[in-house]
Amino acid sequence: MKAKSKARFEARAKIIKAMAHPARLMIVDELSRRERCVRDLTEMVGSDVSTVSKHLSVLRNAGVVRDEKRGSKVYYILRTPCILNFMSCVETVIKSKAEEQLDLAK
Amino acid sequence: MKAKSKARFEARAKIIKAMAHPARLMIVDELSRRERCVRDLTEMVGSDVSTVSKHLSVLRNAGVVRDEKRGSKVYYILRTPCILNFMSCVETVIKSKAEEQLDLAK
DNA sequence: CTGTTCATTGGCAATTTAGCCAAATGACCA
DNA sequence: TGGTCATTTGGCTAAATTGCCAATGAACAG
Repeated sequence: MKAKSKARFEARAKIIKAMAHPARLMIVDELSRRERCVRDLTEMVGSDVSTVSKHLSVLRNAGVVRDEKRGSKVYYILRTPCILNFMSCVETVIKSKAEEQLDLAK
Repeated sequence: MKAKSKARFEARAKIIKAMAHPARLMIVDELSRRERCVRDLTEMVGSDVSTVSKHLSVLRNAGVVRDEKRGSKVYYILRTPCILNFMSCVETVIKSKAEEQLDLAK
């Protein structure tokens, strides 16, 4: 039982880890609006193409996005849009933390 | 504008990063049921106390949990229970990935 | 006061991650 | 065929993360 639940937490951590980077969050956010090719995402993120390509492979391996090749371009697509629900809670944490800071400052 | 949104993704990533570890997910999960002292959590996680203490400080710095000292013990409390909504989506990603694997195996 | 429990911190070695450049591959155009 | 654009991969270094042990400090029982 214990091993099983440990494995489950590891599986979850793997996915969350895939999201735990500003550039990758930016990518996920953009893909939530429309699919995008690597070129577009690279321009948006502002790093080297190779860096962005690696970020995308992290997201793909985690199952967060999938890719679709069309002609010479590769389009990336958000696989599970519920990922965005994530964000509203993360914002709550940020806000709650900000309030704490405020209290401390009093 | 761009810098502002970049800062926002960085803030979000910081919180998500704090969750991106199996032991810390286990802790958050446990704290969602009841507050716990370090001793209890250490036993549950099965690492050294010092390791667990550091995990807790990561979660505290991110604003995910808060601590409350009572006598010689320190209790940890989940600050924003919505964190758990996270998990249902993460499970969706896991399931969707499993289905993909299944398709590939055909 | 002394010994014990609870918890945090410093330090260290091993592992992982990030991001750049250069090279390789594939599609497409002229 | 040659050239160019789009993307991925290998290699490398710098930085961050993990987890253990040892040392420290606070609370408390006797």
